[in-house]
Amino acid sequence: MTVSGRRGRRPTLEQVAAYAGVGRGTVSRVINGAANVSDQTRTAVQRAIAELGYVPNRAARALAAGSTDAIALVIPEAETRLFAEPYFSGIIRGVSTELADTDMQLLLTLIRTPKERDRFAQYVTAHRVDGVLLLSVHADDPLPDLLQEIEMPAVLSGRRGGEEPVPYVDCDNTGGAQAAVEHLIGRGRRAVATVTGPPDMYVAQCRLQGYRDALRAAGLEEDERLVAEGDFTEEGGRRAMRELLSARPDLDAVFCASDVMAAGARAVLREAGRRVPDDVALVGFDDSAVARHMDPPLTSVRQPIEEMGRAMVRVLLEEIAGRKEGRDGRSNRVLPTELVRRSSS
Amino acid sequence: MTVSGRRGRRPTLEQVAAYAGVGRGTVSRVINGAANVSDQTRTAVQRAIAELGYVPNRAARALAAGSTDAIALVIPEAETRLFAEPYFSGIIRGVSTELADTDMQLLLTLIRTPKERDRFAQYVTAHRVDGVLLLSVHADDPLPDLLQEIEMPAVLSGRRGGEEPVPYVDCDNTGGAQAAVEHLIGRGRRAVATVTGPPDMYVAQCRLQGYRDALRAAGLEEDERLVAEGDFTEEGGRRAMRELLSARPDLDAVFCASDVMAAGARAVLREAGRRVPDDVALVGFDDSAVARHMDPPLTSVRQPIEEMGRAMVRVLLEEIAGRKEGRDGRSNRVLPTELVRRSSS
DNA sequence: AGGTCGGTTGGGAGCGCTCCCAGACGTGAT
DNA sequence: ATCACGTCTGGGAGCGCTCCCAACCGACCT
Repeated sequence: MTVSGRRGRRPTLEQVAAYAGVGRGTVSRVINGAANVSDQTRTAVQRAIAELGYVPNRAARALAAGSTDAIALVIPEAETRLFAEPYFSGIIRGVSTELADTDMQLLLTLIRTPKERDRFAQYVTAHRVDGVLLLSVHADDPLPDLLQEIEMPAVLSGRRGGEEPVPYVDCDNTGGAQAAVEHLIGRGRRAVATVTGPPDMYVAQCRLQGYRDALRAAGLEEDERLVAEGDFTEEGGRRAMRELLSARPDLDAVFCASDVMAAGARAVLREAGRRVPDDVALVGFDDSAVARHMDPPLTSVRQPIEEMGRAMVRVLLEEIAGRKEGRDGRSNRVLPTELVRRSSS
Repeated sequence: MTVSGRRGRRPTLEQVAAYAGVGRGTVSRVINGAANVSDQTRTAVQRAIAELGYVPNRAARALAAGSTDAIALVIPEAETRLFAEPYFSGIIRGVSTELADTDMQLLLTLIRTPKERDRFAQYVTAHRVDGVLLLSVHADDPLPDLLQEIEMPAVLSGRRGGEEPVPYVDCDNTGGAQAAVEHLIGRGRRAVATVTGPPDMYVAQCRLQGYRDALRAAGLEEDERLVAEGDFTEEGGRRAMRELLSARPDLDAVFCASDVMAAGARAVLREAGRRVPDDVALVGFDDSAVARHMDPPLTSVRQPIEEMGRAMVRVLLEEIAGRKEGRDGRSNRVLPTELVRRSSS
């Protein structure tokens, strides 16, 4: 911090080399931690770097080395509203944390129009980043395949289906849902309903599966009238709840595949004069702010979101390193969820 | 397919030039929209670019031109929780929108430790970005001054005080608070209390000022027992509300300087057996998801967050362009707020 | 003594682009 | 026909770095 930010140019590798009385190559070696440098030389160079306040020029490095030291975090616009909290910021926090030790940069890209998608496609095609983190892809998203095709390292959050050609990091949606429903059953509920997500989303399928698994394991009835389709919106939750109430007025618990839908369901329950949790126990999924602020506070399944962000980075970096070495280590990661009990159940 | 880190066969400027039968300089001129190029040549070059699918290499351009075509969005860690929603994502959305037309990149930087701050300081000192967007700076944050010193274009969201040497974009906190309180008074409330933010934050001062302005304008009493200090957390809101209730049990309305604090206050009111809005009307600030999901839904002051993000980018780009031309246009922007009426008041 | 070998080191050759200058080519005036 | 002047254009000279190869050096053999 001693070197003041004078307008004069920042010191270059060359100047560091001259100052330390060595050649350019040697300084480069020290900076990049190459092995064959004598301790003496290394020390001298490090001192020169410190004294000159040298910071490598990223552009030059990228140009010469052909790598960018940057990864892109891509977020489809639709999601920024839906997942606003805590998903969005949680992932970013995790990613950023994991990246802090690296000297990689995080490039944020929101994609909301086909035009923007094209621009991004062009961008990655031109290899302007070393890797891509793709948030909540939809089943019909062409981006993963494009990335695959141009051999750009990428990691998805969640997956589009059971099989996924691109590495992904996901949480245990099935297990989380199952735990939630088991919890409900454990509290003595017998007519447990569920509000699902859109059936074409894999995550919704998993959560529904978890619901079914729990019922089956407990030997409880599985009635299709206890299953209503939502769409991860509050209004969808409201609609589904009305449906359930009229099909099975005797239900005594509802597992909603998202907190936001639970909020909608809760409103309908109130209108119908059902008390929560006395008459109907309610459980959500996501453990969002909405859950904490509902009345009564909502029991919900927490995803380790920040940890997922970190895992995504780790997998991506492995992937990048692996490709460079010709390896091909496709490693996915599925993280456990956790039931957060509050007074709604 | 071989060593993937190596250059794929992306076309270069040189190849475009050869293909179009012109010189490198000419292609460069076309790409950068320089004036002196004949229409015929320009067309030929553009065709070559399209046919070859040429995309300029950013690193090379940055190296040669000395500019990076990237700006950094800096977020102090503490804020990512507090402002999680909708502030955080709203700003990002606005910034991203405004940047979409440019070919600037958005670099996201979370700063949570002194070490990370230093790293970032070093980073900007080395001029690795063209400009910086700084979110919710605290009064004692050294970053703005550092940026000022190294002459790095920067824009703050909000300000640290009335006077601010660095350009900023803010919303009309005073006016918003005033409108909220006027609304309360308009509904016939006479003992209007307020829960403030931390007094060392300018934004908290402004909102308190707005509260006072409204009271004064209406000729209502200003009782210090009607003012309780919060800290923008839910627990703080709870504490402040208890304080208020014991000091002035007759209060019939509360203006909270944030939705989260309003949520805390609401819980205390419920415990105390006060109905909202019948006994006590409640208004918050931020119009966050919390407000929409409270029971009853919370009247709140909406900030044009997305618009603020866009404004920040506009100001920053102006600043960058201005510096390049030697101009020095310090232009701030204060955007209006809007009261969103719901059933809590 | 000459030869070999592994560990170091210096520096040339680019990476793909922008900047800038000199040259080519009109045009109108002399 | 010559000259001056503008408009376009080509391409050399870097930007700061990594890669790589040749050169060097002492140590250890033969």
